[in-house]
Amino acid sequence: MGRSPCCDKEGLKKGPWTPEEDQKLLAYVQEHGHGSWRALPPKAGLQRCGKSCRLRWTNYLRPDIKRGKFSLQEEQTIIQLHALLGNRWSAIASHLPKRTDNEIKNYWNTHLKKRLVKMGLDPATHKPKNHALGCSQPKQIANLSHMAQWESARLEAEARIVRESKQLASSSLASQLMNAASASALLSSRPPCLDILKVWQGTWMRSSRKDAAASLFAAANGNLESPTSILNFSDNMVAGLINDSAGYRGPCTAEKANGGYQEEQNKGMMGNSMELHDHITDPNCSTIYTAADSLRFPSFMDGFGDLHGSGQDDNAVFDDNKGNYWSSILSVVNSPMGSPVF
DNA sequence: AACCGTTCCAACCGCTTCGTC
DNA sequence: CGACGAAGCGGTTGGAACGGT
Repeated sequence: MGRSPCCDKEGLKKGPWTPEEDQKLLAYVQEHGHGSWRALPPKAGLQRCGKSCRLRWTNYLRPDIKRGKFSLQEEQTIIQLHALLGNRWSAIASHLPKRTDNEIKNYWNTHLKKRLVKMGLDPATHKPKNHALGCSQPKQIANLSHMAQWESARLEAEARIVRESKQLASSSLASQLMNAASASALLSSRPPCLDILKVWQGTWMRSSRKDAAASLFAAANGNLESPTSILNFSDNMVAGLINDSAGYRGPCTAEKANGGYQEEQNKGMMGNSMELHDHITDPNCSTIYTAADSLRFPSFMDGFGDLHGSGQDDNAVFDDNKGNYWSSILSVVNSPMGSPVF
């Protein structure tokens, strides 16, 4: 596939935009919409490539952009989402609707990353640096990674569900198979945050329950590979999560998890999965956090906020009983607008 | 005032993904 | 199904602004 020529074309201007150029682009887009970016510059009277116009519009001229200093809440949202999603700036930006991915990326690189480093945290993993080496609190770290892995897989699955629902909507087969009510539910009233259990449900319709569970976790482990993946799911980890979420105590074994499934099977097809979902993703539901004491994490955001004021004791970052880091992350992801900021 | 190092961010580059034919 | 163009995305860079000496 040949690379499309962009700004290497003779006569096209590069570099900073002038107010006149901004005005031309703004006026054109407001009147006609951007349409094809490649075709826009000559129509708008600009000596720029389409790509440059698109960037200027999306990063600067768009009317719904909030500019200026990031609030503490925005900072927290970015950090929490970065812990989950890694450097997926557009995904992070989607939870901060008035900020652009470029702005968030810049802010991360110039401010937040440095602060995490100052606090002794690895900005890539959000773990304390000595912990990242695996020399202490391995159980907490494993569980942290475990939760990140799970949530990351969930977000990936949501994206896939959206894609699939769009494909379904465009196929005539879909209209034959789905009755009006379910189609409407799927296409028009999708909640702001779908969940991985819907993937599970979809898979369940096509195969046996056991296979569905296996494929779900296979997806979490491999097929839905996450850029933030730190640890792989092992059977025991999966079973442990299920055990915890279902309120079980004792050793985590795959057999026990299976038992949980079978008990719940009597409650209905998706009874267990929905419960599992609720336990994992509902920030107001404390079950998973109280059931799994080892999943209690301090809110290093508390310490982070202190950075705006007096000095910060690095050790305070991982002090106990300051809240629940992952609970706050999940609340970011699950809140109606995707973020409590807005 | 001049110089130098650092910070910040708009813009660019090039790879990836998506949609169309 | 593969080729192709368009758009999306994340990493990187250039240079203006700023602060310290």
